[in-house]
Amino acid sequence: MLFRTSGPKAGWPGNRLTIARPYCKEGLSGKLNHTLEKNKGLSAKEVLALVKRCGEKDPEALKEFFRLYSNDIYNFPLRVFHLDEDAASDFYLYAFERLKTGQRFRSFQGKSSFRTWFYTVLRNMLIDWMRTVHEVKTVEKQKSDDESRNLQWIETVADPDTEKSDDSDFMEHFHHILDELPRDLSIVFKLVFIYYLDLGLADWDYLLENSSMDRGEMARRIADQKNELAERSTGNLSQQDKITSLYLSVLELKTKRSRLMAEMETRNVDPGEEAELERIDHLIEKKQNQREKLIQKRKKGHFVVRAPYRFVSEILDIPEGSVSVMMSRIMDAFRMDSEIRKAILD
DNA sequence: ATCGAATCCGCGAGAATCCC
DNA sequence: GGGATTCTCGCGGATTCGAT
Repeated sequence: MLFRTSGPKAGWPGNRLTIARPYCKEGLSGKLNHTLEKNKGLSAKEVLALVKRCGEKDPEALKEFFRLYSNDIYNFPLRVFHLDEDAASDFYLYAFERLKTGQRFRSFQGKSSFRTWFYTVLRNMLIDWMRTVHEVKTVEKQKSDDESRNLQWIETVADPDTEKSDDSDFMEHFHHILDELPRDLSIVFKLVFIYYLDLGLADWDYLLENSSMDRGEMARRIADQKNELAERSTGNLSQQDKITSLYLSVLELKTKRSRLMAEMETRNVDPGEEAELERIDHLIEKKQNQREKLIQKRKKGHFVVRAPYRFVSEILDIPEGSVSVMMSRIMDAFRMDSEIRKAILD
């Protein structure tokens, strides 16, 4: 333990954090949702303004931020990764030190919901913290042993896709390509990825002109679809949690293993200890395999939520096969673009 | 509780066919 | 001839069930 404090005490805000996401029933990863309460009385704009001021290191804003969210920071490792209260206290102080510099806040642009962003920041900070703690305890020793390659591997792929650096240039280029496509193709693409992309006024005009649905029915269908996709996205986030959680378990097991090895070096080996070592190795392998499977799934894009072609075909009154063909034409158009191709290959 | 095998079913890709 | 539509097939997710 790095520090000793004793959990969220009286005087800490009892409020829980939930920033409203219009069509998110369960909230982030379910588990987190239970700890979070709607908006804490702030609108999305007010949250954005507060975060912006925190990014400028405004002491009053930082004070207000911690007044609102310190309980959530403390609860995060408890509820999401089932760590104990000591760990939660240590993590809280670690997170506090890092957040108060204001730098982290600058990555929030208000494009995603605050919850999504905050959750990602907390998760990555938790990983950083775990690494720091574990490195101090064990890694130096472990890096010199036979398994160092394995450990380095798992460290480098902890969470490669989260909290990406600024990709706004790429997104701008991507939207440019999308806008240059014929309207029917760009609409199909936007409908398939309706969870991530917004329909513009011109898109709505096109849809209403080309569909037998009236505005109300279409809006309802799209909202329903978004609801469904939001649920899927929530499921994906818990898969994402699982990747992190498995990573943390492996670190924990490696710590345990090296401690046991060190003990065994100092005295006669108990046969029970040999068996324990074997059990730990087996667990580590199992968890790494599980994690690798999930990472492969993520790489294949299974964590991206797409609307089924049936939805698009119903909206546009065209056969599903046509949606499929149009999507492949769109993908070809994207593949033809050197900048996008480069991003895909990276 | 966890895992793996078997089965079912929905979905999308792409080939085949149709239509303008 | 080229785009639209239909059809088929394979993949992968979901579910069930038995073994451990």
